[in-house]
Amino acid sequence: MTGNDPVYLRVVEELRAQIVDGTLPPGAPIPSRAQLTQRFRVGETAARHALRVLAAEGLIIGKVGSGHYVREKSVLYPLQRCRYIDHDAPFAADMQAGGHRATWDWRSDQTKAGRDVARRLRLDEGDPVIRTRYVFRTEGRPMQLATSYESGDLGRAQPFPEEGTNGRKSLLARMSAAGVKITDIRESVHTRVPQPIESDLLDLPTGVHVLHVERTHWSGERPVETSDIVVPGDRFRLVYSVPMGA
Amino acid sequence: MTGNDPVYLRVVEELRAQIVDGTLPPGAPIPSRAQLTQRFRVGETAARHALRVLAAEGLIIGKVGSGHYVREKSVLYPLQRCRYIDHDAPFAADMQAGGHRATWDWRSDQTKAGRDVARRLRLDEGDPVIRTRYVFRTEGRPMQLATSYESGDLGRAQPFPEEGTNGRKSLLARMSAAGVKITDIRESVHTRVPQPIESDLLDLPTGVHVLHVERTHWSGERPVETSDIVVPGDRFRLVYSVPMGA
DNA sequence: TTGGTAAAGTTGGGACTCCAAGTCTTCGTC
DNA sequence: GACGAAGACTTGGAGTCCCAACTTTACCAA
Repeated sequence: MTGNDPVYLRVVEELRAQIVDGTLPPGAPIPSRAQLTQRFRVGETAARHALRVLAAEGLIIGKVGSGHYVREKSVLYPLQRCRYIDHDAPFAADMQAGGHRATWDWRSDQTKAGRDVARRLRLDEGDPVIRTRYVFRTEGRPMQLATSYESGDLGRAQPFPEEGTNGRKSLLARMSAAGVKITDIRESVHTRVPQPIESDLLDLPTGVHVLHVERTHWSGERPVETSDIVVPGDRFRLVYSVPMGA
Repeated sequence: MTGNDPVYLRVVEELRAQIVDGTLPPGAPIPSRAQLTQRFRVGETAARHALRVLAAEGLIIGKVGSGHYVREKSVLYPLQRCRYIDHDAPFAADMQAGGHRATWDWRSDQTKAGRDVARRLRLDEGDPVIRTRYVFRTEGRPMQLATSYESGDLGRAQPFPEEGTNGRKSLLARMSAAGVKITDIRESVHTRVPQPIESDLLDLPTGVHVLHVERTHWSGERPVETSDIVVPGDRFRLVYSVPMGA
């Protein structure tokens, strides 16, 4: 059982163990391809494959011309760099960067609802919707992509107004101005491989997945806005906090 | 810019486009290595690498001896196969499989709090905690791993009792029996590469990440239970739904 | 028609090799 | 001492071959 599994796994497992237990601390150089072939008595293919697997796992990072290095912990787990929820007002605050400079960019346009958006907003395919695409940056680095859809009949024409830095507050303001009261927010979270555009915009290294949040604001039985929020899976934690009201 | 990027990317991009636009529908066979080398005039390495990338992205699946096939949509997005939250009682119900047979297995023991658990339960490292490890299965397939920690001083000795199939209900029962009222639940969600044990227990194909949920039950200002919940990232959606109480 | 076998095709692991582009270090020159 | 070029080393892309294990298909015999 242990004797006949692939040889590259032996290399992966030994290196991984050393990284996890701290023998190889963050920043430490990993033996090069040439060194691995000697040390483990394997071919270059196996050594190379082992390094690729560890890189895909996010444990090491390869610098061409220099070598592979153990990834810094801070990159792996920058805990709560961005809180998703505010304790006092659950689900009320949008993403806020924890103490870092943050900027939003967005662009609104009108388009037709696709199948997915139509389902989520209870519209028919092809109905007009207002689409707003956001890019959220902290320290200049893109950190979050969001695309928001509102059904086109909700009486709102002006481009994004007041409260420029907070998409949600301005949404709530517009909604209440239109007489719509948000009663309920539903989110669905899953993880997947980034699409090429996303890994481009978010500047993702290979092997990093994204968290995809589908958030829908409801007014009674009617969905009024839905958005797709995409963040790098290794740099973010979504934090939910909900009081258990009796 | 487009002329000198890796040739394997050409293969990846063409196949990915055909999969996304439906030219290659779910279940359709992907050209084999040999065919790809001919069609794209590339070496075996490039063809093989392209297939590996697409497999890692979850778009295709390789069957040894047979070929690569476009993955079924249902496998990619089995939407709400498992709801995480019940609409009537937000954060009250634990995972419920949507109409599928589901079983829990668990084992409790007493251990010492590690650094992470100590921080989350506001204990000191080394303090006694009760650890319960769960494996959740639907249709026989393991679908969720959970490890729950309660501080050891919460007056509970008997092995798991009543309400066997629902870890959370039994927790609440025990808690209320001990006079502890849960006021608040906080969760933190991120995604990462599965640890070897996890990919083993959850039977994960390579390239699939996991969603890691850290859930803590609070009683006022005091955390009383914390758990790590690990689910396959490609088969699950966590669904949160919270009414916006005035 | 059915059963079984053989051949052809496919994946996944592995070994070598070559090369371009980048980094690091060393050493000699100014 | 400062500077710069050369050489050694490293990664990542790419090609070729080989092999074991497995699936699919085709064909032949009962």
